[in-house]
Amino acid sequence: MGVTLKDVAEKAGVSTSAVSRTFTEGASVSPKTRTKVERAADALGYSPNALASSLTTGRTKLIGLVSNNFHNPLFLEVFDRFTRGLQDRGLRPLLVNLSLEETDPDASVRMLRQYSVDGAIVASSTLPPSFAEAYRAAGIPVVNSFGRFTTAPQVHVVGIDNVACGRMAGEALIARGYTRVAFLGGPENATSTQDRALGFMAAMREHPEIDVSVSYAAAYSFDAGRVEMTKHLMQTPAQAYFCGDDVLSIGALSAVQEAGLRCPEDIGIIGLNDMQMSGWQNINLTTIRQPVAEIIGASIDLVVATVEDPKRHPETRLFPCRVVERGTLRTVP
Amino acid sequence: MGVTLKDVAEKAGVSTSAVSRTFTEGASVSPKTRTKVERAADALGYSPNALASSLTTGRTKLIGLVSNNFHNPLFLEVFDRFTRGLQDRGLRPLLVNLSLEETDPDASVRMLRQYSVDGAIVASSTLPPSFAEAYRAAGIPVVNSFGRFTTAPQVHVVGIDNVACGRMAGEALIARGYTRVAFLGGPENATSTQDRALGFMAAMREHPEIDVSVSYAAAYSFDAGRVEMTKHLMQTPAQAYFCGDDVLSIGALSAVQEAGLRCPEDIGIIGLNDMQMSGWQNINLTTIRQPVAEIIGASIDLVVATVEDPKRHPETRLFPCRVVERGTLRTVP
DNA sequence: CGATTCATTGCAACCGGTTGCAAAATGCGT
DNA sequence: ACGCATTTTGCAACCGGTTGCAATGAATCG
Repeated sequence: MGVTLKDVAEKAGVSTSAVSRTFTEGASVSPKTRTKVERAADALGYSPNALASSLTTGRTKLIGLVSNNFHNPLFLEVFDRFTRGLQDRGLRPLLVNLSLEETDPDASVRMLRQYSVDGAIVASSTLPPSFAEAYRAAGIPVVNSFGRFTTAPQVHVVGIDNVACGRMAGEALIARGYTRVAFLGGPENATSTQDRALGFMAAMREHPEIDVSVSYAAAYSFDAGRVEMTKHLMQTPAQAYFCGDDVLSIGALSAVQEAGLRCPEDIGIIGLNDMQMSGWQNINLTTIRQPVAEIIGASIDLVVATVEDPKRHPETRLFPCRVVERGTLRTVP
Repeated sequence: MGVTLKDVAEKAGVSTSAVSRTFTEGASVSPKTRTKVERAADALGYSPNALASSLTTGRTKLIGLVSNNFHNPLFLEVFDRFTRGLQDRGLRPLLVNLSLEETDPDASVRMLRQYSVDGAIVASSTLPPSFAEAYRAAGIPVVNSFGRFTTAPQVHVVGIDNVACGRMAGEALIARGYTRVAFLGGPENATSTQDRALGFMAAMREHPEIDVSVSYAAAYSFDAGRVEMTKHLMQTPAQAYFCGDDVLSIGALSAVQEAGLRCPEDIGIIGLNDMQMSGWQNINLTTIRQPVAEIIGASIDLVVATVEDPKRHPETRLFPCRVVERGTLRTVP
């Protein structure tokens, strides 16, 4: 079925080395043999076996793309951009879908090593830093996208400053004159939730006159947001909520609407991510935009650079977020 | 960096064959050497190089997952299930992100051959059958998921009967007593749109008393649906619309709401797909559910079976859809 | 206990390429 | 035409495994 180097060499009447060389950048081949080989190659429909060559070159051009966020609509965009970005550089994404409970990196490390990936990208906002660190420990160049910032990073981290985002959300609410606000976070053990809460509370500490409450939804999901907000509505809800992410926000928004209340008139909501649906006019969520394209671009740059230079020093790249003003926050007179 | 078969063999004091055999299912090794090898292997942290072995076995356990639907929220679920399903069978998804304009399969065929994928899944509702056929012609076992049904299939097709779905949508509208209905399709050149229109019109032909109109949105997207519906609202809109898919439907729904009209009271909408967001209570779209899990399960089964038996006869598996009753259709008195 | 059978083992060739090295070919100057 | 520097080329070893085959060892049987 497959036509091999040898076949081409034979047909072109040259050695296999000659054929190999015409297909490798910057090798020494005379124009004459090159054309002979090329002619033979596409007469036979030959294309070199990337896996076989990886054996000697040590490069597969395979990049593990590891995530456990397959339910977050933001990640549709994330996968789109990652795959496209990798392809544009001649790299191939090998997808690894981690189950949410899967917190042990060993299985995926083994798997990625079996396939000799050149590097890996761990794209997750919920995995702990230790996860990507295990990859690095196994000698796999890795960057943790959408990961948690640490002061002494063991691996490359690209993402946003969740603490700053929490603060930004808090300040947005304060600036609009809300005096009774709340943080409605994602699962309490997610690092992103913890950091956002931290920043939010920090902003609030500067305004002791403001009444703050904090609660956590069971997951970063529509249902969890809806359930949690419903609970709030049965008691005394805050005037405005900073929800852990957009999906959660939309769940909360739905609960508000179902309760016959209006957003932003009765209750304000600000989310985080700015995923596609948040901009849909019948949702129209005010939120904090996470610069996905920049994060992914930088992640790919970094993983490629680390493949080139494996002992490159771990680095953190954080991108600024900004509030996207839509319809779920108002100014309190 | 990598510990090889040879290292293990040396450490265990056996031949490389012995090591190789302890790691291959059903090979003849005595319990004694097996334990010796295993002990040495995990002392060294060895795991076999899947790519190297693929050279001789001819199997990489790599499956190309090819799609151009990276903007359709339904596909988040699709990717999730595909990757998980493949992983569960010890296969690895190699993702290929086709740009929407990319209609020539050659580049991706070459790429998949370079990586010696065992098979490929073309998951797209908009690519023509010829696309997957090119894979097959290149000797790659392939199934076209979410693809178009053809009476004399050249490749495996797994999906739904779009004609039947169109009919089902039409009948749903008729059954509810609507007398002025419309099909608001996706791009006119998408096979799925064509088929759905066909079925819808067929249902309508049996009810000549019903007034039908047809129009096409520029894309399967929120904006396109919103724009197209807005146009309708400026003239005389139909009582109820069958929209090409859920994203389109939600765009149309948004347009209706923005015009100050109510759904289903003023205008009814039925979509197709039943993606996650359609069930969100603040969207609550009545739609036709596409059995994604079944389609994907069958697709994987089929591609695996075809890898086993490459000359397996092309086969079509269509799964029944059903109307999911939510809040965007009413019964006309 | 020897003959026979069967499971286990190692050798060596091979999978499809790459690459260091030395030999062959080419180009250049005179 | 010759000597020399520079390409170009093929040989052969190697990348990390697998596997057919023949040799070895163990087990069974009479």
